[in-house]
Order: sequence, then structure tokens, then C-alpha cells
Amino acid sequence: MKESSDADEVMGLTGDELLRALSALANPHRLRILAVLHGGRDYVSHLAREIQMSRPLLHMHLQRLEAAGLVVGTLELSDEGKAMKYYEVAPFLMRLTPEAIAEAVKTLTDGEGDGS
Amino acid sequence: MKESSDADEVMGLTGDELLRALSALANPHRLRILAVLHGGRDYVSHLAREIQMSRPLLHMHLQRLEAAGLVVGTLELSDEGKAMKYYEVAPFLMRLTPEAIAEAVKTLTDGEGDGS
DNA sequence: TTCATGTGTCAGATAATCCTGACATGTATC
DNA sequence: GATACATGTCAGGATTATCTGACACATGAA
Repeated sequence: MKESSDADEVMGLTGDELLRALSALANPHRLRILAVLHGGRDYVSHLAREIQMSRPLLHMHLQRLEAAGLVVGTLELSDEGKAMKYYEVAPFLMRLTPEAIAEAVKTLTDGEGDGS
Repeated sequence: MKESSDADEVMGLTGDELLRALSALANPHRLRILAVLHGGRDYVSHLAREIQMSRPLLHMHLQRLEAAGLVVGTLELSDEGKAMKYYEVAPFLMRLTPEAIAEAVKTLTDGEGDGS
């Protein structure tokens, strides 16, 4: 997501990265998840109970957010051997303007996104 | 979309409005449309040829953008009696941060958006 | 009238997203 | 072992979003 010292805008993000971030944000559940995590880190099972969402669904949304670089997940071991996956918001700043968008669009690929 | 003098962020937008704007932006075609229109206003048939998109499809995307307040359409009459619908980008500035999102989420409705 | 231009809309197919209910893995406790 | 809690994944259904190919209506010019 790129975190500069002062005022970064969308520059620094490729068109594809911008699109991925916007797609991740374009969902009420994911916005709520970000809002809750902004209040403090949490692990997925607890968070699922917190916001009354099925765990598999929450898992999917968190992956989408993490793929966009908006949250960061860390697998930790509790005092007991329990594996806990904690998520927290990744500090970000996106300054969306017509100019910034026009700039980012220059580096938008056709969609043949591979990656595997 | 709210256009203040200096630095407005997402505040001033309700959660629903923010979600609508993000959803409108979360599409490669619509980003491209914004980028092209940022270079100058245009009417839909011409724009459709420009970006090689079917007119009904472009029409739909433009409606989505207009509903989000990102573009403005004006129906004008050319010198001949032809009705031309010109679109232009509405100047906007969205400062997306975890804080701003958490703030906007407070005014997010459950989804029962009526309006008719 | 016919052709070329512009507008808008609609039904239906395709594609993507979202969501649920399993299932499998692991550890610690009763 | 059975229970409780954590993790991840998958198949399939339900719901949206996207897109195309018509259709409608206008105007001006040949």
C-alpha cells in the first residue's frame, strides 16, 4: 500500500494495485472489518464472533484485504500451543483525485493477471 | 462527492456514499473512463468509439459513475437538433485512511437502501 | 424514404462475487 | 476418548455485476 513519510497519493501504486485496493474496499463487510481492526488487532475466530460473521466468510474477506495490503496477518502461538492468526490494519493513505486516477490508469494492464 | 476548499477527507461523505464511490471506482473500465474524461468532456457515442466499448455498456458505467457523483452528465442540443449527452469528471478528493474509514463506517446502513 | 447520426432501455446470457455447510488439521483440558 | 477452541480449505448454491444484441425514439441529409 506504500506508506511514505508525508503526503503520498495514489502515485507509488500501480494501476493494478490501485484497482485491487479499491475492489477490496468496495464492500460493506470489509469496511466494517477495517473499522473494527482499527480499534485493535484481533484473531479471526474472535473477530468472527465480534461482528457476527461466519468464520470461512471472514477468512475470505481478510484474505482479500491482505492481498490488497490493507491489513497484515500474523500467525502466533498462544501460551498454550494454540495457533492464533492475528490481523491488524496496515497504515495507509490514498489520496484519490481525478488526476491521481488518470496517472494510475497509465499502468493498468489488460487483466491477464497471472501470478501463479 | 463534496469538494471543499482545502483538504477534505472522506468525512463529509456518509458511509453509504463512500461505499458507493468505492464501488464505482472498483472497475478497470470505469477507471479508464474517468481517465479519458479527465482529458476533456465527451459525449457517449464518441467516447464509446474512443475506448472501443459498446454504447449500452458505456451508458451503464457512466450511470454508475454519475450515481456516485464522480462524473456529471449534461444533455445538450447540438447546432443541428441532435441531442448530445456530454459527460465530464466532477472534481473530487478522497483521502482514504484507516481513521477516515472507521469514521465513515459509523454511518453505514444495513443495506436496506430504498430511494424509490 | 432511406441512411447515418445521436439518445435511452430492455431481456437474457455470461461471469464474478459472496456465502454456507461441511470437512480436515492441530493443541489443551475434562 | 470426547470436548472445546484454534487454524485452513473446499464444493456448491445464491446473488450481483457485467456485457451483448436487440429494440425504441429522435434529427438532418441524400
